[in-house]
Amino acid sequence: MPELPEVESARAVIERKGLRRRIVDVDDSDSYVCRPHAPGEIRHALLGGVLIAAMRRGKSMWCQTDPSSGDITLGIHLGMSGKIVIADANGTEVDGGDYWEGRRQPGDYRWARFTLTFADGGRLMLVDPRRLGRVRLNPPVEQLGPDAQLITPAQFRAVLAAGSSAPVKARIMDQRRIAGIGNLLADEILWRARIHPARAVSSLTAGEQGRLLRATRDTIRAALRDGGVHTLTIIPYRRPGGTCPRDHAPMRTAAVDGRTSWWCSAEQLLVPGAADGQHNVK
DNA sequence: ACACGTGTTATGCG
DNA sequence: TCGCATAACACGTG
Repeated sequence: MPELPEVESARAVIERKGLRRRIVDVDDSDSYVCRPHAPGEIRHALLGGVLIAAMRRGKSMWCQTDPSSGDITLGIHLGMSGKIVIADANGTEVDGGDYWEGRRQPGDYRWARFTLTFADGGRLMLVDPRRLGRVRLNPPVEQLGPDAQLITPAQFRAVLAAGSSAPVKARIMDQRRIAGIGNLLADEILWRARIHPARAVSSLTAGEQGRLLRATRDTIRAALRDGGVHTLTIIPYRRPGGTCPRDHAPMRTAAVDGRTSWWCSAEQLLVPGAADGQHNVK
């Protein structure tokens, strides 16, 4: 489910199948997903218009509308379980992106929380069982940090600016500082960089910072190429009894930044040089 | 039955 | 005001 690679896939769905089509109906009646708008507000803003571009920064997407709609953007966030789906007039699912999504079958729209209907009867839907996704007008995307896929070395150094005792995992998941990294990407990035998730940002050496940037880039590139975060190397080993696919040491787990975290007990040490045995065995 | 969770945000504290 | 930790949000899944 959605981290940067999945959101990019969803953005591409909109770009392929959702642009330049006249919007003749809008279902924005789910007031939780469409908060803080009142039901009908988004509908009123979009009715009769068309989407002309689909943009993304981190895990946030937004669509530009034609100028006659008044420079409005339609923001979509997938939350924990959201997915963008395009159906044709018959209800057949035409495009839902190319990443793994669990058991939901194409054509199952039971959890459609927001729908645009186009003039030809086709539909663009946000399908989201848990309803933690969001749809809103003019989202404040400028509050996000640079996109994790495009971040420059100088920008990445700023993300790791000294003087913080925060865990490095919390820092790279802070969307205001760098946008797009979620729990699974973070675990894979830190595993590739051989850095313990709870290490304080201020304790990282220059060498570790360099490894972190490289791992961030390599991880995101691989996930985009291979079909989402579920294709990452360590995913099958994030389980009780899992062993590190590099050195076969036991994988360790604990909550870091309030999120379930997994790391290699031999290569990712909290205290340099010390064995990890006393820490965080769940 | 009940705990868990791949995301965000309000709230409280120093 | 800032950084950080925690709970809450909604609901399907194991």
